[in-house]
Amino acid sequence: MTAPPRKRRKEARPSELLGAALALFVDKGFAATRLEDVASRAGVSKGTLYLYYANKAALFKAVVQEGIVPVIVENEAIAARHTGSSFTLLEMLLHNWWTKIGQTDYAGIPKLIVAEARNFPELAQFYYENVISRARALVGACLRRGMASGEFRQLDMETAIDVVIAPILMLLIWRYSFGCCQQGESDPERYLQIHTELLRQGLRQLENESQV
Amino acid sequence: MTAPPRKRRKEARPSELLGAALALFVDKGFAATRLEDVASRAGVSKGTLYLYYANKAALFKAVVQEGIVPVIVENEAIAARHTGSSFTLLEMLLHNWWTKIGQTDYAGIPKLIVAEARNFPELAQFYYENVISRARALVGACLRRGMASGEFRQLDMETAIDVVIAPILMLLIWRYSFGCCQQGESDPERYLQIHTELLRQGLRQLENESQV
DNA sequence: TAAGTTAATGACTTGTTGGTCATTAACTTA
DNA sequence: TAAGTTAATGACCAACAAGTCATTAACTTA
Repeated sequence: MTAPPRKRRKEARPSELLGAALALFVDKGFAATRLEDVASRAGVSKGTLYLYYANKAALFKAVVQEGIVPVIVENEAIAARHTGSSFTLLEMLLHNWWTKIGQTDYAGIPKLIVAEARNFPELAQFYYENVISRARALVGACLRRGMASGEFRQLDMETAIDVVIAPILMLLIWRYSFGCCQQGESDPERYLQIHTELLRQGLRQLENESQV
Repeated sequence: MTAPPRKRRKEARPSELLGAALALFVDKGFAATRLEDVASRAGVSKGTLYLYYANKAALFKAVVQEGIVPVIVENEAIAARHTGSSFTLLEMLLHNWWTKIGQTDYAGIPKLIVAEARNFPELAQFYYENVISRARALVGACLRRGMASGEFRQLDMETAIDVVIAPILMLLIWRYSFGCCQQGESDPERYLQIHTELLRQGLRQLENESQV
């Protein structure tokens, strides 16, 4: 038995470790993911992982920071430079989110964080500040814009944000919990299309409606 | 140091253990709940717990069996003897669910099961068969009844069931994850009222609508 | 009240995992 | 090629928790 050769690849380790961590976090959750498994999936030993990330929480934060926060930043840029219909902006934000998060392994993070928020308040806090609050602010700004221009009807802002976000969140949560056990695999694309269509109808300012 | 007196209370143990288990499961989740804590909260030692429940999974199943399944059974009875508007029936089912589950500690179980379904497929299976599938069948029967009588419009059944159930589920999931961290405590009663009102509008068969 | 039954205990075993660190070896440079 | 640097390793430690079982003591019955 001769030990396999060690390769020194300082540059490549972080992204390989983050990729392995994402896959396992999404599959098993935060608490149930073993760092030794993350390391071996990335082709290194456990000790090496600790060379790059101080502890499990730091590893998770790095996954979010590298994978999800950039999409928020992109969306903030899209919103900042957008001119035209507010509903179109909403569609663009949703589309970008779906492409970069919903169609990748990152789609499993929302369920993870909802599942473990209570047991790891530090991570919940981090995610809330860096993802949730910024996403809500983004949707809120879009809705406020549409309400100001008369494109959308006047609604309680927090409730309206919930109405926009909740179905998407629920879709991801379900997919990563009972999704596999359930036989009737509903098409997420179609679900989203229906959701968008409902929003188009529901948000629109009707001609005969009084402005509150 | 004299040991506290042992009391022999065979009859009272199960319900006390289930109460303690519910409180801790809802607070910490399934995996993170320690059986020693359940026992001590119920005022007994860990060994005693194992006298009444074979293992952690059996304890959880008993919590669901004793606390949630009876509400499903009640609702099945309500539906069976109901005459009159299908929407009223839907309201009655929702109201009973809210009173017996939503306003009690059992409200935390849906989040727990969604959070841990993948790591404990045996529990997920149990919950799916005994709660989810029966609840969906109940809502489905109610909707089918309303569609048959012309009270509700014709909708894809699985989607319609989702539309009815998802917002309630989301409300409970959020309350038991980020609920505490979030400042703006939205009133769940008002949320449910809005939900019900949306359903009343959304499900209604309009006069000029074509029957598919 | 003595013997029998069984509810209750808690120390113990077993297995797991986050995190550490002394050692090794790949690579660099003089 | 010899000495120095540092990426990488994996044995190890400490903490924790599920589940077991020999022992204890509360209660019952003859």
